[in-house]
Amino acid sequence: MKKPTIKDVAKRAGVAISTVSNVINNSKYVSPETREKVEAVLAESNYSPNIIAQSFRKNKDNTIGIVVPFSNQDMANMYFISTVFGIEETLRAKYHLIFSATHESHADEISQVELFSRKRISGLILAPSSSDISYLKEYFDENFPVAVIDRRAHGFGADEIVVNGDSAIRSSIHKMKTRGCSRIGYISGPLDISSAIERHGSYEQALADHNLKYDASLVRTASPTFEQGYRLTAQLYRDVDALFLANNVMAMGAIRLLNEKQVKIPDSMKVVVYDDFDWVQITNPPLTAVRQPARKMGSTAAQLLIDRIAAPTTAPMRIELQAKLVERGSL
Amino acid sequence: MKKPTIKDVAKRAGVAISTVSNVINNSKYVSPETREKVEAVLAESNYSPNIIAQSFRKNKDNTIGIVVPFSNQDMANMYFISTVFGIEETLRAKYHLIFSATHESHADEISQVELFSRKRISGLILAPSSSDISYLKEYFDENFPVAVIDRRAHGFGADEIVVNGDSAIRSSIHKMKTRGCSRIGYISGPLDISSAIERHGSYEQALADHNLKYDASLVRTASPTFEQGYRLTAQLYRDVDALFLANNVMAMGAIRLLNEKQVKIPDSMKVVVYDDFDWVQITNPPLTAVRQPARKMGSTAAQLLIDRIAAPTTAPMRIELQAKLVERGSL
DNA sequence: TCAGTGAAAGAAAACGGTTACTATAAAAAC
DNA sequence: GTTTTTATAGTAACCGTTTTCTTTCACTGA
Repeated sequence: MKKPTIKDVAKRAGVAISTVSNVINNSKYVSPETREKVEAVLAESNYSPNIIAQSFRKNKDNTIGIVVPFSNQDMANMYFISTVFGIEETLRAKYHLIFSATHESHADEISQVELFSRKRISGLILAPSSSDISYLKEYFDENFPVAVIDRRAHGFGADEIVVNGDSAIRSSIHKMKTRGCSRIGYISGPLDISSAIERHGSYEQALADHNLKYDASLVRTASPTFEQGYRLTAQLYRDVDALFLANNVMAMGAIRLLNEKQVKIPDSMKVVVYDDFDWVQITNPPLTAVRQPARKMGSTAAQLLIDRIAAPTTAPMRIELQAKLVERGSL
Repeated sequence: MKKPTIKDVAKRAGVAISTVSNVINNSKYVSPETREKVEAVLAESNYSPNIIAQSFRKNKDNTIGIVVPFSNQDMANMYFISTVFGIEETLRAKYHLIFSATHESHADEISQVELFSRKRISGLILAPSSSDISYLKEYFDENFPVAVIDRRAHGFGADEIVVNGDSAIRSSIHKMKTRGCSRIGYISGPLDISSAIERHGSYEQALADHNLKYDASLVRTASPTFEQGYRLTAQLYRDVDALFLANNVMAMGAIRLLNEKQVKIPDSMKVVVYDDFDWVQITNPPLTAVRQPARKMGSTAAQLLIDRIAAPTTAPMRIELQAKLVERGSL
């Protein structure tokens, strides 16, 4: 049951190849009779065009490449999954998507990007592992449409869509202070990507705003896993009266530890966690959380990319979405 | 900065196109001097082959299509995410992956498959939304390599990789009975896919084995969301002394309700939850859970597919992986 | 009547690789 | 010394589309 080609159709309809093409694409005027004849054959032969050949001819498959980090350890990168849904939702009608997970490795990222460039993708959505994305120049020319999500980037003209958590973080620190906390711990993944750095910056600034001095010993970072969250919390919980958990997976480990040590939330410990996923509601009490509009970020990035593909030389723009504090019982 | 083609390289090296191709692919013997000349040009022009042209010529891009269901509501389909990681891990070196999420909709699934077939993928990994996959015949010919994961399927010759939870489920029911439970509730998503049906079957059988009669009023199903889990548990919790939560997302809703009603686990309620994700450890006590080897399922499916691509006419096989009960404090 | 016009459809080139075939010269066999 | 092999590299066909260029033929207007 080999797939019929446009040539087969042409032969069976007794017309030229180009005529069939014109019928399919409405690209030229074809007389009604001819059109009808061709369409009849088209229908009964259930022809479908060979996408590869089309892409080849046009020298672009209309595919958007998506590169996002997933650490295969922690399994809880719901944030980017939501983002990808947002992208998919917006793009699926017009483009094919090809999706690739880097494991927060720069080398991975580059090799994926290289592959994509060989595939002649039409656009790229990228959550870069490093803020310098000038390496893209090697694979794409200047006006190639790129949208960067979640992180800031420089070195290549790309739209940027980030989530700004500043006011949500300030607001939670403010409330902790108001409710009597003075030693506010901070647990985070590595401070090497812009979003993590900015969060930490907001925390530091918020402390200053409330005349709390920044104590480096209350700030702990490690790789973003359940176990590390557990471990860092074990180190910290006796010394603090509040915890800001900047990474969701680590937050689970932290909660586990607090449960084990029977630390009462919020009485002996106020807790705020970054990312408002389902699981934060199953603790007792449910956790106050910073909700990031991940899906929105995805759909925005997708839309920006569509615009950019239509007009590749427009100046890159930066969009900041606002995270928001969802209050529950833990603060 | 237009990408150089093999022709440009040939011209600059002063050799024939085919010679360049032979150098690149080692497909024929090329004299050392010529090879060196070509390789020099190759290096300085940073040529990279046009994958589309390659695919076109060979009439297959070596891409594997992956179709898995994700309900964009619940955001907790970690199970399939793990699976996809398993697949990626195994396949990434040899194939490109193109990944597509159906939202448990049959129509979605068909349209994705159709698209994949037009792309001339080399193989397909599919978690079908219905057990009848004979519709694949319309898009692929008989020996096209397909691997079905998580669910049983018929109507097309495909390898099947499923996780068998039977013994884990029986074992948990057994323990519930042993520990004095007699009214064991069951909460599940819709009973319309084979894996859900089988789980429920195991539950029913296990009850019979322990001389507990099956009470339909203790079995509730609804769409697999946090809210539905919450709602069904609210209906049920007064009537039962144990709960088997067959769907992870619903389980979160259930736990939330039990927390709110201050039902003590395990004293007044034994709980077992399907799928052993990080979050089950943050309740107090942590939950006993059925762990499914999702990643393993993915890598197995990938390996089976590789084998099948190498030998497309071998009889389809079925592999059953065993789920296992991980005991924590909730039972 | 005949060049000029325009509609319709056919013919052919092009995209960038791969590969079967052919050509050439040197080496080997007789 | 002629024929046959072998090593190497070049030529050209081919994959399925899209698109440009031609051709054909009927019709218009002088």
